[in-house]
Amino acid sequence: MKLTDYFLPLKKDKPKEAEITSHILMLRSGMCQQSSSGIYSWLPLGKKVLDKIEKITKDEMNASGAIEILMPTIQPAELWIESSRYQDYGKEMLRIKDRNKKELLYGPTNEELITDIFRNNVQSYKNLPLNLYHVQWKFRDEVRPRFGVMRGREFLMKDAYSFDISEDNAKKSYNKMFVAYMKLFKKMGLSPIAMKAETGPIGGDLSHEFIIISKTGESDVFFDESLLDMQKLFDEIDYNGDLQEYINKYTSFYAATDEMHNPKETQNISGNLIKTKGIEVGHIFHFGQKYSKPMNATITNEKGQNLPVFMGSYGVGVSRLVGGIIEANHDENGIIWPKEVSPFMCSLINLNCDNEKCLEVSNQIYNYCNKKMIDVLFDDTKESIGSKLTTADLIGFPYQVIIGPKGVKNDNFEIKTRKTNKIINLSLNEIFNFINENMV
RNA sequence: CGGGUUAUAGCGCAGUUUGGUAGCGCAUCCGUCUGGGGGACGGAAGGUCGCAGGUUCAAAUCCUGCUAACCCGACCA
Repeated sequence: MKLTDYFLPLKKDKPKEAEITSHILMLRSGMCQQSSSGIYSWLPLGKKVLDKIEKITKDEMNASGAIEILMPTIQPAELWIESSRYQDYGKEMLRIKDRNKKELLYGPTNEELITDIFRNNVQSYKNLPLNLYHVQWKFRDEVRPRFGVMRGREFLMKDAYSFDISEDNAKKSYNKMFVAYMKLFKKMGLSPIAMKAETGPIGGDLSHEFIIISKTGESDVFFDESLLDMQKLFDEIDYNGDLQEYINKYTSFYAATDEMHNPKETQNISGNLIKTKGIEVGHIFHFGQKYSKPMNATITNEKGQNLPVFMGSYGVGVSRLVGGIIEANHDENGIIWPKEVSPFMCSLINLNCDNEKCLEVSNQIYNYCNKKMIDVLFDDTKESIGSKLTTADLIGFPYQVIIGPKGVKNDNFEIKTRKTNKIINLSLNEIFNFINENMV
């Protein structure tokens, strides 16, 4: 993509509505634009990141055996009256009436709707286990939206719902999601830590929050430093194998959010106890028959008995992750995208558009990248050099290929790695090699 | 939902105390120069001063009401 053909509305100054880094950087780099409090339009750069996060999430969900569907944003009130959450949810729920005065709502979550789909279509244990998920916009009328897309009112979320014949089987479904979450967050270039979370009225230990570490996180978190080495535990795992032992191993290390923190339990941990701040990017929990009972979602077991199905739900904050990833990956000059979610793989910067040689070499590299299906943003504008380089740092793609008049004279060009800020000098041929080795 | 703050050009701001020609920087457009870290000079365009009332010869400025947005708390993926 040539920058002169693209839509990238950058901001030089800090927008006054933004306070935290990720919000400032998202607005400055033209990723999104606020429409109302906590509601955003996604501009091209932001949309690309959103799509990448969504794809990584879906791929891992599919790998775990979950099946994608799509439920609507608008839901009928009846289902929520059935589960008795229509009252319980309070003002956070955006309620709507259509022209026939029918009561509707903009869904803040989908337990009721999925339970309705399930009970209308599944009656036998033979169809279980089942895990259905979708990625859809949600709306929660937060009292105070803040932190840009990390705490918006409208947000994109992946939510999955599992159905099982028994508590034991439900735990297996839960374990699959636990593993899937560890893997998918890691694939986004993050270091997730699963932490015991509050389970609410159900009890038991079947609820975990997935936290990424960040100074600007909303809540205090405590964990055993050794957990950082445990990330690879799930890398080569077979979803059909016994996941319990892996999870037992992982959860034997201490990790808790502020609400769950108990200093007494940290006395004998193996590594150092880390106290820091975290951002919740995922949450999984088993809630058994909480919705299947009142909504009469029953299945017939082997013995011919009808019983309410055992359910769990599993959320990934897709739009929140865009902000979260930036919180975890930036410096004073801008964003530092992990390769996996970067909107483009590299910036190609032509420092002097009036220099024919520069243009020729830049075009060669541009065409090469396009042929190799490498997503490159070619800065072919007539901006000043400083402006171009500053912009490249701000939007923060993994690599910057810099073509200048000095370089064309000596066949000596530069590639800057954004993460390390290290610049290496390469001939044109070596540039092609570098691209092949690092960007394909 | 309590407490605080803000609203003036596309963006960031001054001007409001003490009423009297609508300002600055960046961005934009035209031109010339420049060319390795937001470059320089010259010119141009851009406004219902959040909205509605009121006071006054005269309101961005004073008064009343409303709205929107942000920050701190309590609450959430």
